[in-house]
This record gives sequence, structure tokens and C-alpha cells, in this order.
Amino acid sequence: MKRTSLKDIAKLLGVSPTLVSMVINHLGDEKGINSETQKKVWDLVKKLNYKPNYAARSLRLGNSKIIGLIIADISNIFYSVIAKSIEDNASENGYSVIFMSSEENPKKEEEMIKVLIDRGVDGLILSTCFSDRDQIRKLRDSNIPFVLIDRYVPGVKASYVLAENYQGAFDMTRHLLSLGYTKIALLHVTPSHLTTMKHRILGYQHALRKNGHPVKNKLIKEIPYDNIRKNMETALKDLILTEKVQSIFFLNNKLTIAGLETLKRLNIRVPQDVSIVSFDDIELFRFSYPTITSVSQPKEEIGKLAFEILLNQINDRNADKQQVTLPVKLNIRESCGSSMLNLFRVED
Amino acid sequence: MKRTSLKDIAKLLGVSPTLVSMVINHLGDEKGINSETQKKVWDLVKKLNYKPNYAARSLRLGNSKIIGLIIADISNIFYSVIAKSIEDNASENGYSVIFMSSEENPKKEEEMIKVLIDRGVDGLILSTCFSDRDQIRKLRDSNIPFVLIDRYVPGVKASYVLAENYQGAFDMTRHLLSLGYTKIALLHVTPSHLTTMKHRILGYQHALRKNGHPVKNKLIKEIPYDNIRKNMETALKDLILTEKVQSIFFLNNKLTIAGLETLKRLNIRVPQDVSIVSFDDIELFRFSYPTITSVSQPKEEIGKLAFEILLNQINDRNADKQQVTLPVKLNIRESCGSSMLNLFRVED
DNA sequence: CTGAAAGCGCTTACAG
DNA sequence: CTGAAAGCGCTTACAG
Repeated sequence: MKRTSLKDIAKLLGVSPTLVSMVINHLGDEKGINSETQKKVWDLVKKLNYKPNYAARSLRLGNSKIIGLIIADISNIFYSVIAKSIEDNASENGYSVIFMSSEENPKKEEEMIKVLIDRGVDGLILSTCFSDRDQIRKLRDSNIPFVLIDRYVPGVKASYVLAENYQGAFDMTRHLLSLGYTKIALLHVTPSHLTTMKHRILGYQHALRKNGHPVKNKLIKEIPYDNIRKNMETALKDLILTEKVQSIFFLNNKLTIAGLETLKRLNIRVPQDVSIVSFDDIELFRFSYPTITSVSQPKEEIGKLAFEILLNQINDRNADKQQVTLPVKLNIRESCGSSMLNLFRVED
Repeated sequence: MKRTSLKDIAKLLGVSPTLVSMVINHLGDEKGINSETQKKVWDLVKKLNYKPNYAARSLRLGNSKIIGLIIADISNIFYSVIAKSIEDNASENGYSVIFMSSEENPKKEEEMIKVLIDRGVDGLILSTCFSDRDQIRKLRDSNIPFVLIDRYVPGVKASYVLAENYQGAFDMTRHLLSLGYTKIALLHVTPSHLTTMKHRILGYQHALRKNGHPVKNKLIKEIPYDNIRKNMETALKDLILTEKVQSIFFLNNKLTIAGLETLKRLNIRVPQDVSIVSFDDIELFRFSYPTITSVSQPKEEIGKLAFEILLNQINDRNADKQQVTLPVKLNIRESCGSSMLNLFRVED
């Protein structure tokens, strides 16, 4: 059974496809089409449940009402919450979302951008892992509207929505210092050029220096994204057994989870033997033992704003690039050892 | 700058668009096209970075190489892991995935199906919340290939990929009985027609009966999906304080998390005051205090198989409907009180 | 071995 | 107030 087309409607009504098209696109009044005729068209459209063919419209108009979303991994709650928020907002505005997971692999990301552009998406939201300015410039020069989320590429003018990575890490480090810890280690993840990581590391370093503590590079460890588990044990043993650190600051939720797991396996108690804190708050941290002090990011807001900015750019190709940095929040829990009295309390 | 088209290539080479099209679609040899000519085409295609216009091809061919994915909520790890798996497999086969979150709302789901079909997706994977057979029949009659995941609609012949819900709940209940608990409550979520819930409830009931224990309806509570938190406290107070149950079986991960939160707030200790277990294992359950005994489902496998079956149906409209039920696994942890010695152990 | 022509289902500039 | 015609970029049946 063939889908009904514009032509079918026109033929049945004895009018031209032109007229039907105009009515359906709500140009009836503007084009001065008889309101009775308009009504007839609408009635038949409803009756036959006519829906315009997107492919045809897309071919003709040169847009697709689809946007592409490239993130590192949709199964990471950080991204899936953002994805949900983007999709909700996109839906409300008549857009659909194609998503892809780049696994922090620039080659993959490049390929995905190609596929999405070939598909004719109207815009792109991406949590890019590009380090090379040329890669993002190529994207910019392709003339497709796009908005970066979570990270950006320094030196390339582009719209983005980020969290206050520097401030969050600064505040968290200061909090640890205020608890009396001075030997504070930092674990971050590759690719090491990610601005999220860079800014969080800076926040940590500045908080130490501003409070009169030296930054020791030995206490800053880098863990490869695709091999977190294997490298965690070596890193933690070195930091805790050799360097005798008092605190460890994990720079994202994956690291923290792997860290928790490893610490348990090594029978190292948190916070008695070592206190830990995390960047990026997830539900698990409110239920784990101990609960994890962390910096939470406004994920829904990131998604919502990213879509709004993108939409704006789709509708106005000359719109100014917008850069937004959203505030983060410190959640003090048990893992930093601030107050053992709270051991069984849960915040609402 | 206009994208290069087939015609551009043809003109530059002094051949017809027909020829270029055939070469590009790898029909060169079949159509007996001079291999030198073929090479010339490919060279220019590479040089100009020509990519066929999806919209045009889609309009002409009547397919889109896009599939739709409708789940309850992409930000629930259960679905996001499945989504990741589907997208990975789809990508490998040249398909892209549009996702939408129905929030267990049949109206929304119906609307989303419409939008996706209007968009011309080639197939659909859905975790349907339809109770009405007519709704799913309408989908079937629309003639678009689709595969159900997680749940199905009884009485409608359709392809699906499920987990062994009955068996998982049966085994888990038997495990609780084997630990000496006999007053075992069950918490499930609306919509109550979901086959997942129904089968898990059945598994629980049969396990009780087979072991000589009565099924008490007072111990089976239903919590509305969109208002889990508010209803949890009433339900738990009733079960624990009034009914004095020894165990609670939560039928999905959302319920378990809300349950854990509420129990903490009420200062009810797990497993000392009440033991709990969950259907659907998530990472949080390995880190929570206590760790949560649960039934885990093969999420990646569900996604992978669902896509394979869908692809098969897209390629052969008359392919037989396939129904797959995948085995689940019991993860015994601390929350059921089986062995307090394991309190700080983590499985690998 | 290769090409001219039709057509997928729309929208829009133009004409009346 | 309404319609005929062109064209978006492909593919395919047909012709030679």
C-alpha cells in the first residue's frame, strides 16, 4: 500500500499540488487561498493521514530536520543524561537526533562527522576529542552549524557549552586542604589534551599554590581512557604506598569507579587510609560505601543550552558564536573524611 | 560552495550520470563498464570527495538507512547500554540510529512511531509500553520492520529479544527461600501490563508455591513509574513495619535505588532489618552499601541481536519473525544477607 | 560498453 | 485566488 502523496490529495480534490503544498505549509492565508479550499485540504489530509515525505522535502529544501550528536560513550551516564536533554528539546522543535559514540577516538570522530554531514544533518552537537585544530577547523569550514559540549578546542572560534571545570577543581582542592590534607594526588585520563582535564588540573594546581603548597608532578597521574582498570592499580599503589598521599582527586566518574574498585581489592580503606573525591557526580556516589564527595555538573542544562544555541545557528547562519560556561556544585559526602558522623545519612 | 553531485562528476569526465551511478554502486563490472572508465570515475570521486546525497537516494530508493530506537529513557543505564550496542552494530552495517525516550507513555510512543515512520526509517527497535494489542497491530500493519526488546505484547506476532524474566525471578525467589526467608515482598512498577513485570511476578509466585509457601497479595506492591519516590516510603513502611516482611524483591533498578534511598532515610538497615534483592543489575549495586544481590540481563547481547534480526527483516520483508529469550544471571551479594563475610569483597 | 529519459515527492518562482 | 513547470540528486528500465 503506497503512502498518500501530495499529488494524491490534489487529484482527489481537483486542485493543484502547488495549492496543497501551500496550505500544508501554513501559507494558505499568506498566499490568499480561499479558506473553504484550505479547509477541504486539511480535512482530506486528516482523513488520509497524509504526512509529507521527509526525503523529498529534504532533497528540495536542503535540510533534514535531523541533528547529529557525537559523544564519547552513550552508555556513560554523564552523556546519556545530556543526550536525553538534547533529544527532549530537539523533539519539541521538530528535530530528531542521530547519536554516535566516538570512544575518545579522533579517527572515529572524524569518520562520524563525515557520515553525519553526508546524511545531511542540519547541525552537530559534539563532545569532541580532537586535539588538532585543523580537524575542528575543517568542520567549521564545512559550514555546518555545530556546538561543542563539555570540551572545546583552544584557538578555534566555535560555540560551546561547558561546565566550570577550573573552578570546580579549585574549590574541591581547597576543600581538601581545609580538611588538613596537603599531600593530594590527582588522577586524570587521556587524551591528555582535553580541556576538561587541563582546566581541572589547573584548578588543582592553583588551589595548592595559592595556599602555599608545592605542586608535585609525581602526584599527578595520567590513565589511558581505553585501559583504565589495568593502570589503576599501579597508579594507586604508587601514590598510596610509595608517595603516602592523604587524598586522591579523580577527574571523572569512570576513574573514580575504577579507583573505588581497586581500593577495595587492595583493602585500602576510604577515608581512613586515604580520602578520595571525584569530578562529575553520578547517582552511584550517593549510594556507595563510603558515599563520594564530588563536583556535579549541570548535565540537563548543558544539553538544553547546546540545542538552543545550535537551533539558533541553524536558523541564522550568521548568528554569533556563543560560549557558555555553567556553574558546578560541590557535594560534600563521606569519602573525603569531613564528617564521619554522616556515615549513614543521605541527602535528599 | 555547492556539494559535488553525480552530474558534476559525469560532466567533468564527459560521461553520463547513469554510468557514474553504476560505477559508484559497484555495478561497474556487472554492467560491463570499461575498467579504465571505472578507474577514472573512482579517481575523480576520491579527488572531489564526492558523497552521494542521502536524501535523493532515499527518495529514489524508498529507504533511508536509518533505524529508529524507542525506549523508556535513554538516561537509564539499562537502555543506554542497549542503545550503545545497537548503534555499534548499526554503524558497522551502514545504518544510523535516531533515538527517542517514551517515558513509558503510550501516547508519546505512538507519536514517536509516527514521526519515525514519517521520517522514512527503514525499521524500528522498541521497548514498547503498549498494552493495547491494536496499537502494536497498527504498527505491524504499517508494514515497517520492527523488533521489540525487553517486553512484548501477548497475542501479537512480532519479533522480539527478551531476557528470561520468569526464570530470573524464580531463581532469585528460590535463593531467598534457601536463605530461610519466607515473608518475601515484591515491588513492581506500572504500567502493570508490561510483560517484564508480569513474568517476574509469576516467577516469584511460582517459586513460593513450589516450595510450599502461600502467595500473599498484600506483599505485592505496585509503584507508578512516574512517581516512584513518593510512593516508595508508604509501601516500604507498610511492608516492613506492618507486614514484617524479611525480604523485598525490587523488580527493576529504579525501584531498587529509590528503595535503598528510602530505607536509609528511615534508618532501616539492610540486610539486618530487611534483606533486599533486585532485578536488573547495574554498576551501582557493586559499590553500594551494602552491595546488592541482583539478576543481571545481557544488555549488549539484547541490542546486538535486536539489530541483527531487524536487519534481516529489512533485507527480506518476508523473513520469519524471530523470538529470542536470553538467559539471565544471579549475582549474589551482601544485601540478601547470605554471607556477611564478603562484606568488603568485590567480584571481578 | 554507454546514454537519454523518466520519475521518486516535494517546493517555489513565475504566470495568469 | 490558483496552476503548470522546473528542479533538488539520485537510480533504473529501456534503447542502441
